[in-house]
Amino acid sequence: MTRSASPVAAVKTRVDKVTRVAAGDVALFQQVKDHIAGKIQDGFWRAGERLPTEHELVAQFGISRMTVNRALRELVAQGRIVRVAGVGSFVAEQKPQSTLLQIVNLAVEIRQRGHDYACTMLMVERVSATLEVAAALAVRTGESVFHSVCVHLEDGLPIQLEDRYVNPNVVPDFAQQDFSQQQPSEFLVRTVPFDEIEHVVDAVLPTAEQAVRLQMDPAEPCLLLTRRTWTKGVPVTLVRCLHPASRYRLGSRYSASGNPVAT
Amino acid sequence: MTRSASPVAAVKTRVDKVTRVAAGDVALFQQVKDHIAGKIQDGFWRAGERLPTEHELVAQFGISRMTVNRALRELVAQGRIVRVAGVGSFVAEQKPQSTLLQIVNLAVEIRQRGHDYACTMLMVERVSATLEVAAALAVRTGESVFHSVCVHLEDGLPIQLEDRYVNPNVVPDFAQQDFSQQQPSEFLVRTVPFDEIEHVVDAVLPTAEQAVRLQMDPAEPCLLLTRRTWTKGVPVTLVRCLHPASRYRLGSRYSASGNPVAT
DNA sequence: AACACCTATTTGTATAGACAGCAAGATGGT
DNA sequence: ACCATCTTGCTGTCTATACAAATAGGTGTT
Repeated sequence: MTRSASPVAAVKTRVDKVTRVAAGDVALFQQVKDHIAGKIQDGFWRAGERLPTEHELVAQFGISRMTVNRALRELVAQGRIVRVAGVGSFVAEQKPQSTLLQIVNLAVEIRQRGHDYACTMLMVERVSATLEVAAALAVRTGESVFHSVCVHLEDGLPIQLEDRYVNPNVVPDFAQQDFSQQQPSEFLVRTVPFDEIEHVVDAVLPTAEQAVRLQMDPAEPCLLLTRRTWTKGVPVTLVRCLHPASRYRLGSRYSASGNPVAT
Repeated sequence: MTRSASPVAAVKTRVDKVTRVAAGDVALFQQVKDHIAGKIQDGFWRAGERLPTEHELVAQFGISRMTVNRALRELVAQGRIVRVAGVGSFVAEQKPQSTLLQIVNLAVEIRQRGHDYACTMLMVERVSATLEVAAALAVRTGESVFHSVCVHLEDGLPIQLEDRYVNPNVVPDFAQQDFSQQQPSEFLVRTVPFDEIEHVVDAVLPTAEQAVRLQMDPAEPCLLLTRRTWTKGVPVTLVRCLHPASRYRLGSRYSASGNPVAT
């Protein structure tokens, strides 16, 4: 919660017509959007929590209801809030799960298939950042960062080797978590919801060590999914997910007349 | 152009208030959206072509400008039209490139990198559909379908082996095209713009034949991107794109506060 | 011919007011 | 207790109107 001033400071003269006084010349509805999105991103309003009603926002900002309505409607379109007629507006559960992959939460996906899910943590440690990691997390080379490795299993068979680096400046208590109850990714999404995400998909052969950990033939190819996330422009985490291709594939489906469709 | 009746038939009583007469109880702005999106999808309005102005739509449908404006604004958000203040509204160039991959057009991507692009057609033929192809294209097994194979080269080096099947019921003149001027995917996007797309990404090892055509080490893994597209629910094409992993990777970037960002 | 100015058209934003529809709680009768 | 009904609060949609800003084309002056 850095800036908390009203998004619509000195925006109207309120006597002689409307004459929006340049506030950097950003549209009113956009200012309202930014204000609300900011408070959600800050954690000022948590997932599921109730937002002010349109009427309250109208009173608070001194603008018309249609303008507030448009701001809220576009936040719905972005998936950041949920509205229920006759009830109110609420912060959406964290779901900016990337546009591409509706995965992110392996556990849920596997259980939806009716299979058994388990996760084995192999290590949680602090290491000094290599050049590559430092670049990805925007820290100095050699600075200490968190590093975790775990294996995700579907019906006892490994389907993902997760190798993760976390920016300690953003998530200082990463290592103190109890990862027997909650996976690293779940913890991170809950703690620092990201607002930007990047995926890169590669095909690779596993190293001997990786093949052992994934209980797979080292000659068999793997999908390597590298993901980076940011919150407010600051890198949060760099994670490399290695999947045996015979046990996993990525998919996405898109329909122009609406929203992405689950497959 | 099947249905062409006004989307707002008998929608107002126009004397006693507004009282929208149930038109299946679909919101007015939604009916306008559907109407316009339908004409674009039909090909009634082509890419780049100019749409009626808000004023004309207001007159045509007998509804208020704000309602028309909302419909058009949401079509912009969906990427189906482009609007320029002071000029007009235009059908967007085909770009529903999937939510995931902003690729689809390899040629453009390669040239943007400042590299040389080329495409070698290896075959265009009619074959009888195997079980898998028939299922994907929703035709009977054994029915004749189009099949094309080509290699895409970046600076002379193969980076994609494209193996494509096309539904002849949707694109009967596929084989008559001059693919020296225009790639199959370009032709298809121009001819039958799809409204639904599915991607599946796999990691595989190439067959000996594929390795030869891609001029690569057969022990090196490949990304296999399988894409299916539909128009109005009818399958258009099934295409398998095989990429040497050392020369190609998939990427996507997403920002919550706006639109997907090119990388 | 070059330039500055004006004007039409078109989109973008904002407002006030209205009504419908939904949901939940309060009220009242049996 | 139980049920139906009324009331209230909230979101969803639509309208009529207004002004701003961008653009393209025309006009007139130099």
